[in-house]
Amino acid sequence: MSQGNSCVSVVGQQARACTVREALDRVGGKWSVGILVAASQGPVRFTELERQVEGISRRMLTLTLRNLERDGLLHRRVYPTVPPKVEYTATPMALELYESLVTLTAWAERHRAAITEARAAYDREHADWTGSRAD
Amino acid sequence: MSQGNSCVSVVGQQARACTVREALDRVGGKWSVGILVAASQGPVRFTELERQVEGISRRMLTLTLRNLERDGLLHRRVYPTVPPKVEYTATPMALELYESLVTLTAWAERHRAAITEARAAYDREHADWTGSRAD
DNA sequence: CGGGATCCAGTTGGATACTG
DNA sequence: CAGTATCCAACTGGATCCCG
Repeated sequence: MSQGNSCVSVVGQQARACTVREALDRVGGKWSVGILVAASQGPVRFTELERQVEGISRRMLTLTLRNLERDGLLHRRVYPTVPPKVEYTATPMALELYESLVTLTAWAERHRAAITEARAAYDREHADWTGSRAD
Repeated sequence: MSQGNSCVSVVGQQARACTVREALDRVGGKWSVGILVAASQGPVRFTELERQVEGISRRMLTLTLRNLERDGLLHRRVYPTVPPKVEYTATPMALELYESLVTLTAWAERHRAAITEARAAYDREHADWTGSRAD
């Protein structure tokens, strides 16, 4: 969510990293993907999102929605009824982004086990024994 | 960097979002990608990283390295010399991840202009005029 | 119903000093 | 050289109240 991207004045290989960050800064947020996924299925209302994206607070939902809207990933449609009705829809650009994420999803699935094991191994090794052996 | 991933007990479409998050949680950090990119070129030392990943602090470099190592994305090799020498190398899994990120990079490049414009438009519209027109 | 405003706790992350 | 430890500022995010 932080927009302070210092991709300027970066040279060489790190320039690649910056471009990646541009994308990550938009979906890196804890809730962005969840919202995007929900909105990709079709227009979705505020309260629906609140239910579908489990664990999100009202505040974060609003904030994330605003950011996604600002970046042109969501379109917000307000029906001037009472009580009010607001629908969020994923833009074509967002759908493309979603498609791009499947590669990442595939990677995560492919290596899920390996990562879990790597962590276990690391934690085993670095078990932080302050007691180094009491004879 | 936060490991508190609540991918459990989530149903339906949101399960997809969770898998994506698994991947994002590993590269979502502000510095992960920068380090990964640098390490993908071959073994790289601590101080080299500190220079190549511009703007990173010593603390964050250490922390991010530890996380990447723990997830099995980096291999850490220590040479018992004096002064000490430590080399970080991207694992095959990390290289695959890097490959997966190019899709995202492509997306970012493709829509960079559109996003910038979307933001400008949004900011223009929500310029927070408390003064609604003084005719 | 769909949010905005506010308050506050927890976390992130930079700067710096110290160590083997 | 390659970290670790500490302090502190900024940001994140939940809870709550209010409003159209």
